[in-house]
Parts: sequence; C-alpha cells; structure tokens
Amino acid sequence: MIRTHPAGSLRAAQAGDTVTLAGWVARRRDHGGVIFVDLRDASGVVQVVLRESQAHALRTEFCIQVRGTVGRRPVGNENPELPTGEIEVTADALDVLSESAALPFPLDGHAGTVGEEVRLRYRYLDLRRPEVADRLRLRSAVSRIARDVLAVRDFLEVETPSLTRSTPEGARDFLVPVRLQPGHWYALPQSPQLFKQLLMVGGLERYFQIVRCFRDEDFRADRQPEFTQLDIEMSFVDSDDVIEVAEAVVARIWRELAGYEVPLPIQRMTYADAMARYGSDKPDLRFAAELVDLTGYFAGTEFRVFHAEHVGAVVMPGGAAQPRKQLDAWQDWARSRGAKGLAYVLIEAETGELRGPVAKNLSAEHLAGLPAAAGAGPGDAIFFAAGSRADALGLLGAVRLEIGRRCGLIEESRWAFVWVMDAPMFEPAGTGGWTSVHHPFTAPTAEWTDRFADDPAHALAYAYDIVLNGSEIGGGSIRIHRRDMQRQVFSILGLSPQEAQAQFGFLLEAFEYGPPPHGGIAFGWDRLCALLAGAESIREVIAFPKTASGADPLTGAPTPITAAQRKEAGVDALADGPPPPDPPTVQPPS
RNA sequence: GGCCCAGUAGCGCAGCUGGUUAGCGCGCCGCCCUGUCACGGCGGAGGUCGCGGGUUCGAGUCCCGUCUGGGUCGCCA
Repeated sequence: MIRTHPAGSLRAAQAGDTVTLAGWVARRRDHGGVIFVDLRDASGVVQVVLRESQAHALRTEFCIQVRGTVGRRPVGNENPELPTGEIEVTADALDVLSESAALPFPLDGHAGTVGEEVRLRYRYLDLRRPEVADRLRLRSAVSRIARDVLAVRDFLEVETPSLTRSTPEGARDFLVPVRLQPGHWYALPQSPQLFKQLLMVGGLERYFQIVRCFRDEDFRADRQPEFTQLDIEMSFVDSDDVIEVAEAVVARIWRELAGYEVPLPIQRMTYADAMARYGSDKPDLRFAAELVDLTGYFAGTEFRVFHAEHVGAVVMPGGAAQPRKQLDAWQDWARSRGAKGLAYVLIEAETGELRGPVAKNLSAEHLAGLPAAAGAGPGDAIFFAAGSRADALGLLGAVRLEIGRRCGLIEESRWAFVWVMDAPMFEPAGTGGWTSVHHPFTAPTAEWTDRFADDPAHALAYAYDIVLNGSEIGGGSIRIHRRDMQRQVFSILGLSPQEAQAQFGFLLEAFEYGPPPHGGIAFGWDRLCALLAGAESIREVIAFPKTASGADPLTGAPTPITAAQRKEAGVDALADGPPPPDPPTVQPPS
C-alpha cells in the first residue's frame, strides 16, 4: 500500500496513529536540526516533521512517501489556517518517489500572479495548485448534478457523432479528411442539433448529452474553438416544459454549489423588451439602469443628428462631473465600437443647467423637459444614440454596461437570472435576404404559425435564452416538426428546394414519418461553470484550453503534417466522379 | 480582418525628457540555524531587454515592420 490516508484528512482524533502518506513537497522550512515539509496531495496539506539527516535533499514538488506518527502539535504551534493545523506527522521513514526539477513558475499564490501562457505551457503543474484543481472539481460536480436531475426525469444520455456532415449553425466548420474516400471530408459538429431532432423522430422523447462542439471562429474570453454544451431535447412539450427542466438543472447546481436558491420560476422578459430597456438580448440585471426612448420626444427637433429612426438615451449618475478629457474618451470608446460618436448632455449639479455641445443644438423646450424625459437629475450625464433602431439600442446597451462598470452599479455578488423569450425568427442578412436569428429549425410562436412567411421582418420565434449576469448561458427553442413549415423557412432563408434537399434532405425525409412536436435547449457548459466559479475566462474551467491563435501551448498543436500523412489523408485529392456542386449554405447572420 | 494593451533573469515587475556597470522581490545554487508554517541569516550564479530594420555620437527607451500573448469590434449561440 503506497498510502494509508489522504494527507488533508488527518485530524487530532488520529493522534498516535501510524500513517503512510504520499504526495508532493508543497513547501519546505529548513531550521537546521528540524525540517518542516508541507505535504500536499489532492485532499489538502499536512505538516511533516523531519530530522536533518532525513530531508536534506528534498526540494519543492518532489513526489514523496512518508511513514510517520500523527501527533498533536506542541502548544502554541497550532496553525488555525489549516484544517490539519492541530496536528503534524513526525516522520520515521521518507522515500522519494520521484524528483522534481526547479519549477518554471511558483505554484503558491503568494508570489504574485503568473502569466497565463506559462501556466498553460506547464498546465500539469498549474493543476497542482489547489485553486486551479478546485475549478475542475466544481465543473465535475456541475455535470454530476445535471446528470442526476435529468436521470430522475427519465432522460436518456445518448452520444451523437463527432465525425459528421456540416450542420448549419452558420459558423465555419472544422474539417477532417477521409482516407477511405479521398476528397471527401467530415465536419466536426457545431452542435448535435440535427441528431437530437432525429432522436426525437426516433421516439426517444427525452435526450441529453454533455457534448463537445466545434466552431472555427475567433476567440474571446468566453469562446474556444472546442467547447462543451449540455444538450437537451424533449418531445411532446411546449416551451414551459423545457424551461421547467432547465430551471431544475440550474436551481440544483446553484443550490448545491453556490449555496444560492434560484428564485423559481426565473423571471421572463420578451426579446423586444430586453432590447428596448437594456439594448441587449442578454441584459445584465444586476443593476437597474434602463434605456430611455426619446424618439417621440425629439420628433420635430431641428437637430439633424436626432432625425433618425430611433433616438434613445441612458443616464450616467454623477456623470456631469467628468472632465472634458473623460468625455472625449467616451467618444473614442464609441468610435472604437463602430459608432459615429456619442452625444451627451450634462446637467450642472448646482444649477441644473444643461451643458455640452449637444445642448446648444436643442430648443429651449426640448432642453427644459429633457431631465424629466430621460429620468436624469442634477449632476448626471445623459448619453444619446441616434440611428437605426438596432444600432442605437446596441450602442446604448453597451454604454449602459460601461456605466454600470465605471460607476460601480453592478452588484458583483448577485445572481441575476432571466429568460429572454420570443426572439425574432429572422433578421436581415447583409445581402438583402433573411437569416435565422436562432437557427433554421426554430418554430414560430403560435400567433405567427400561419403568417410568418408573409412578414419575416416581424415574425417571432418560439425561442428562449437563459441569461445570467449579462451572459447567455443557454438557449433553445421549440422546433419545427412539420415538413411544409420547414421548407417554407428554408425558402425564406433563400434556399431553393433543391438546395434544401441537398443539405437537409435527411431531416426533411425524417419529417415524413410522423415527427413528434419537440423542442430543447443547450447550455454553454464552459460559460456556466466559469460564472459559477467566478472565473474571468472559460479557460479557467477547461483542463487544457487553447490560446487565441488556436494553439495549445502544452502539446504545440496544431502542427504541420508530413507529405506522407497528406497523401494518405487524401487532402489534395479530388472527389471521384463529377465534381460536387458547391454545397448550399444557410447565409450566416450579418 | 480592424482597433487597443503587453513582451526586460526561471516567475512577477521597475527602469524618468535616449546617456555609458539594466535594477527589485520571489525562485535557484552554497553555507548557517531544533518549532516554522510566505521561517530566518550570510554569500553567489543567472539577461540576445520578443525578433528584424531604421534614426542617433549613443536605443530597453524614439520610428517602421514582424512574431507571440491578452482584450475587443467584425464574426460567432
């Protein structure tokens, strides 16, 4: 037996016991005659007392085995910081199981922060740090709880293929050459969307999977090219049924792992409301500030900038005190987001007088009523955006978030969940046609079932996104299960019947055989875990994440392939037979 | 693809309007120390200032390019 006890489990009750421990030298304090070693294993740390003769060759992160006796520490030498702080293990025997080279970076948190690149390069060392390993433990617990909740509800965990054909989420696919059919390629799934719908046609009724998905798009703090979803699909349900299951999963996770009771049912908000009030389809409700619609208020103004489809505003409390330099910085900030600028009016704190370049362009009437119309008071700044409704609301939404951050309005300790319901089915594609807001399999709401094709600009989808603290952690919809309706949607998206058949023929064919009404949801598992862990980036809850260039600093992937591999994979081969037609694709969102 | 930030010893950082020997802390190596827990003391080693070019009498510092990492917009559920 290599060890008898986990090091972190020892307590005063075991005083007098002989134990054998194994782990790593977390720290070594050499006093000459006596040497203290903090022995760390996955369970925690315990102090081991060694004599000089036993330990002179020990260095940090040596992997060691210690046989010794648990004893209470001498009075006054207890360490209340440690769970094992009342006791220590006096060593009788020490074995070095393996030595460690000098570390490339410090593993204890007292030496300042360590750059992420070097952490990822030596991720196996980084993982020895308890706070890093704890995040993976948290993630494991999250998955365990989800499986529990779904198992109790008779969900079936089913694995779907990783080597498949392109699915139409709109992102770029990762492609895999097929040796047995030179010139043909698999795509890695962007999501198991079509397979889970086929499972519903297959009568499984309740499916889930914790599944890796792949999208060849640029990185963000919350985006990796491979990421994990909790994917759920159900038959004979409406949105309330799916939402109830999703809430049960979320509530259990937050209850057990965050000690937080999610108020159920989770608040719901329409997409239209979210956009109008928060300028976002994923509003951060940890602070109250809302956008104001001043389009009507400024109707007829002579100020040309405000002759726009939408004029809106958001108030920055105390913003009138900002120096000119800072107000200019807002302009730069807005321009860096692609806006022309950011109009503002300052309300003098003492006099209530309205100042700023824009104020000069407004009539006395418009100025007089402005504070009331915008909900602003003395000392505040009012920021305006004017333009197309989508652009103006988008900019104001970003301003709102920035105000929340700069003014410290965001209650960091809060968990603000909200469902955003009834997103539009379509939005204009850059090319003049339509593209799916969600995906092409999303059903219209009941009131749009019969007329969505007549008015794609306003048709609403039977869709729901779950948002936490301004991050979308999941999204789903009731799916189309009627062949004619699915064809109609493809047609609106600009797919000819032939193209639809070529790409989604297998789905349309499946829909000929009594498909059940169905719907589902997918959670962004990395995001959810990162939020729960309080991590800045999803990389912190992924064991071996990639950097922004798609590289893995540890393995060095991706690497070039040899000419032989190239030949064998058939990368350069053309497909046999007539050249394949350009595969029709759903236009990506503009 | 655009924009922003960073790159100086193994790690974290400082280095002023350009100035001659590039510093600090931790770590590392050696010696000392029997009650520490971020132990302590003494001594020591360790640098292509990301890379390439330019300006200059002189570049870690200024300019151009480039690479890497991070953030963000585009893109992406």
